[in-house]
Amino acid sequence: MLTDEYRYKILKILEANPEISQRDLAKKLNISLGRVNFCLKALIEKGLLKASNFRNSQNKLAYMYLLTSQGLEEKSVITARFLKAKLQEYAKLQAEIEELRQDSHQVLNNSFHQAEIHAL
Amino acid sequence: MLTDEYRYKILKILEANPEISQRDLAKKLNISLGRVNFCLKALIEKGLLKASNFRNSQNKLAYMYLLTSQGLEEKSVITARFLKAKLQEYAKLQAEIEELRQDSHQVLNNSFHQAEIHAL
DNA sequence: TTTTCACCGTTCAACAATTGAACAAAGTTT
DNA sequence: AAACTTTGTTCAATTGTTGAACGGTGAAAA
Repeated sequence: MLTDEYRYKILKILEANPEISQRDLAKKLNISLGRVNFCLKALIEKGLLKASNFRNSQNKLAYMYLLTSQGLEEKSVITARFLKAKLQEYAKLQAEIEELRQDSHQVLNNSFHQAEIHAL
Repeated sequence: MLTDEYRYKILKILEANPEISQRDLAKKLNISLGRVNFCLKALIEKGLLKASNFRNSQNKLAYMYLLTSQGLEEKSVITARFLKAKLQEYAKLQAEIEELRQDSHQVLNNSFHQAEIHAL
């Protein structure tokens, strides 16, 4: 599955470092090689990336994943959309944490209550 | 899979409302019936919950999922652990959002830059 | 009484997502 | 020439999840 999270992360990494291998990309993203391969193909398919050959420092043939102009445009759209989602997540998390805080206080109060009862 | 998230949520809901059905619990948690069933069995297996029969308002036989004393103890442990994880998530999200903000600014700067070039 | 209906927990075949070992290709090293 | 390294690709296997279907049980309707 190719989510905005990986669209964003992959385009960002490749923009800064187009000659990264799929294996290193997988490590950086903490996902499997197979999934990286799937995501890259999808991004190429959609015209956001282009794979081209180049000679690396050891004069070895390797791929280079370059953002197309459409890729650059889309990256900003995806980034904005992803940021919006993250902000919503953030607000939700704030509420959840507040709720959890109240729950753990309640637990403490319960313990206290039981201690009181126990003391009778 | 039974994660802390669902351990916490299920124990919390059942403590307040032990006579809820697995279907309603599934709706409340936005997960499937099968998964709820799996989670409940796991919690019962671990001794945190106990299923007992009771007669509901329509005098119909139904289950009641009660927290055992071990379940009450564990709930506070799980809540604390889950809260801690949420706080970490929160901090990470803050950093991510900051990074995203910078990225989208960079994009704006790039657009501006290109606009400048275009104007030449 | 018998039938129908509604709701319960349980099961499990089917689906979806992900993994990573295995492979072929290409260049380098021994 | 053979062995080794690093690349992208493939796909069988694993994992996680779903929800339709089933049998059980009591209430309501026929």
